[in-house]
Amino acid sequence: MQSRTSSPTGRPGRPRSATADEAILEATREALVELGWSKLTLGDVATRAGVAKTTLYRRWAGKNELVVDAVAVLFDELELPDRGSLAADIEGVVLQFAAILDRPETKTALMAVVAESTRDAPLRERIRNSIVDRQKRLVLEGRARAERRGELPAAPDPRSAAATADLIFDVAAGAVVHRTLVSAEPVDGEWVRRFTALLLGGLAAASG
Amino acid sequence: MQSRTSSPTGRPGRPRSATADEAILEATREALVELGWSKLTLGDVATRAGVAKTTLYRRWAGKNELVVDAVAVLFDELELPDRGSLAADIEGVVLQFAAILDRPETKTALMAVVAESTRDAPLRERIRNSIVDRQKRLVLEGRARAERRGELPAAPDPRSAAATADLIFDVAAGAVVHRTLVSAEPVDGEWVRRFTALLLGGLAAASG
Amino acid sequence: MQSRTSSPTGRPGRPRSATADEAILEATREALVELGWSKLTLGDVATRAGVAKTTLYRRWAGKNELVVDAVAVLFDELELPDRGSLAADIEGVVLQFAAILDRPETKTALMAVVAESTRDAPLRERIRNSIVDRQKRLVLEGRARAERRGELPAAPDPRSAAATADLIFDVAAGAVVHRTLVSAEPVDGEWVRRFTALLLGGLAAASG
Amino acid sequence: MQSRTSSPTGRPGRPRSATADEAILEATREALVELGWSKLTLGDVATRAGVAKTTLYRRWAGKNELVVDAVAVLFDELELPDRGSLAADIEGVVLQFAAILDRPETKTALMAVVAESTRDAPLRERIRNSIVDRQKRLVLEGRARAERRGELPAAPDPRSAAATADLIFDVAAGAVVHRTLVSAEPVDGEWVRRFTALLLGGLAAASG
DNA sequence: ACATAACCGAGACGGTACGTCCAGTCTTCCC
DNA sequence: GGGAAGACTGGACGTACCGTCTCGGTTATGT
Repeated sequence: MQSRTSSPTGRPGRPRSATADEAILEATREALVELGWSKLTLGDVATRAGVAKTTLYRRWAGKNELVVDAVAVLFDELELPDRGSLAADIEGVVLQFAAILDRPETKTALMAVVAESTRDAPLRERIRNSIVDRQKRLVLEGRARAERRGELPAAPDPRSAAATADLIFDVAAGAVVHRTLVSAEPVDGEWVRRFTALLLGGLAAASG
Repeated sequence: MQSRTSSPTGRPGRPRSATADEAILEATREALVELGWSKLTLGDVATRAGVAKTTLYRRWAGKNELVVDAVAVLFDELELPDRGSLAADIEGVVLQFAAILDRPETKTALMAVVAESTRDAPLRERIRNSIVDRQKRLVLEGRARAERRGELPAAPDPRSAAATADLIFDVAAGAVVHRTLVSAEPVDGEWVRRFTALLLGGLAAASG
Repeated sequence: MQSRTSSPTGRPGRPRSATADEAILEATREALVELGWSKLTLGDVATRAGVAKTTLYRRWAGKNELVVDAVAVLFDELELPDRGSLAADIEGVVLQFAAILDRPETKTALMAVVAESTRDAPLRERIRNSIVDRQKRLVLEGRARAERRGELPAAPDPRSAAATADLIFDVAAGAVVHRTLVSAEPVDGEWVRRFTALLLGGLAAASG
Repeated sequence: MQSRTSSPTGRPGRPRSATADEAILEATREALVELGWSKLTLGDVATRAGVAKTTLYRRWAGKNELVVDAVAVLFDELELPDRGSLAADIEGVVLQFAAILDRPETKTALMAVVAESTRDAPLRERIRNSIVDRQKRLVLEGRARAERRGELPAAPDPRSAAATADLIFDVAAGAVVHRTLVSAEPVDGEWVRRFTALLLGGLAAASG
């Protein structure tokens, strides 16, 4: 005699359009390329996506959240192919990261949302979840692979290993971002070699 | 009966108020602390400074330029006191830099203007002149002092020395910025010691 | 082999909920009292009535039609009890009309739908059928009763009688509406006596 | 040594555009004719007037106030030319009033603002000041002229005279409005003759 | 019994206007 | 000519409703 609420979704009413989300994110990236962060307007994004402004506001709280989601997916391209040595692996992933950061849609947007996030804790959390933490895995994978190869000794204790991973992540990501956006110089092969040498030398010295 | 143009500038008419500039910049910093970058409006700054909006636009092209000038002066606090060793010097300056970056007015403004500068070359130049290059001298000074102390060998050739200085600068500034704004973790004594060890180890390995 | 249309309505499928109609009209009157015409929204009416917006639009074309129906029923209260003389009959019905017009739901709605009806012929027709013509019968009844009493001579010709009835109707209804809504003065006993005297005096003079 | 604030206007700053007001009111009347009250939007009016929306909101609180001002001027056309007799004077002014009320911009707007005014006391006051009371003078002038001609006896006491004037005003204005907008019948010569006869007969009977 | 068809609630949809805010400019009078 | 005041055009904001639609699901009739 139970009440029949056997709907698969549970929620009544018209379901949200499945295609709209991706259309909006794609339109956002397109608008970022053309207009940059500060001239991007949600009305324009809605028009490009063929969607009403209300639909957009129903799904995202504002420009910041929308842009984080639109850009986040680009960073998922990052991989860590095995290039035979720790140095080569690092150089490869740093170059990949620099290439993503050099795209106009990320270049203009990433710093802007980080700037906003200094006064907006939920946004900071969203950035961390959507972008930052997803890439930290690369550091951990690289370390694990280097240990398997015997290039690095096994981590002495987990706590110290985590702190080192965080440090490497801040150094590597920070250096590439600073070089690209602040110094406005290219992250080319030579720079990457120099940076990698510095980083590996430092790691060896620190653990030796 | 001719008009005496004894004004020091030679320009006719009332000279610009000397005090207004500093009042505006101070009002800008105050507004940055209270409102953050994105909610700061020029009208509000003008009101706080007791100045007409016209005056403000006569002296700065827009929000970006104004904020760069308002924040730049804060970075002039950076010094490089002699602490006896290269490591101590680095730790000291990194901590100073982190302290400046932790202030609400810089935290909210710096990434924002950098973000804007990705699409605005004159702004990028202004940031470089007002903020970035003033820090870079610290790297050069530190290197020179370390050479005098014998901690580092003399630069083999100028070109390579400049590239290394740039690299160190991007790594150090980038790491601190990333740690502070993206990872949102404190730049405390331990982190600075770890970072300095990494950096010096890397430098030694690279030059050895 | 013909289809049996033994249903009372003839239409197959689930019949419309009988209770919904009255719930909606009651909710409309309630919303009119609270919000007035211009802030009344159909979504709000639907919510108050515990009904989906779809249901509402299935039965009424829009706000205007709904409000006409909601208010029309209030005018059915108007009666013409025999008070012994034409003057007393007129005074009675004018007071009744004024009382209905003083209710907040009619006050805010009636002029609004009349305003809309100036650009919407079907709405004008609906108002006439639902509201206006129901009042006009009172004029005709009053005249007939006065003739039976001998207070007025029999109508000389039907065409003239109809024109006079229309005139009386416009004068009486118009005066009460104008007094109530435009002059915003009360239609009290004294005003009604003065008005009735004017009207009856005019009628006597015109027919004499 | 007094502060010199010898500006003629007294207020500092750029003065309001003198031409904008009339352009906006004219655009409002034009839009009323084309769109009617309910489809008239302030954005559209601003565009027609060649003015920014903010300018419009700076000067009027909303649609209601704007429309009252736009329409009020039309009623100032009403005059009371001397046609030789009280009856002729009344017929003349009633026809004028009906003609104004038949214009699309008044027809659609007047009832709408009256409807709104039922829930908005300041608006009611504005209507009274801008439109209603300005026309009440016609009743008083007509009475005075009729007294000079000897058609009506001098008012016995001022209080009663004022009440009679109010009554006449409500009856006349109300009847014309009702005939035009509710009954939707033309106010033609015959109707006006009948109405005037009724009114004058009633007045004579009441004062006799 | 079971299909058919109109009903129902909920709520997302594209669209339009709202009234506000700010940018950057212009116009006035004053110093 | 600089400066304070404030009105100006223009454009985006985020919200509220409109009237439509698309779901899952209900309730009648008709075979």
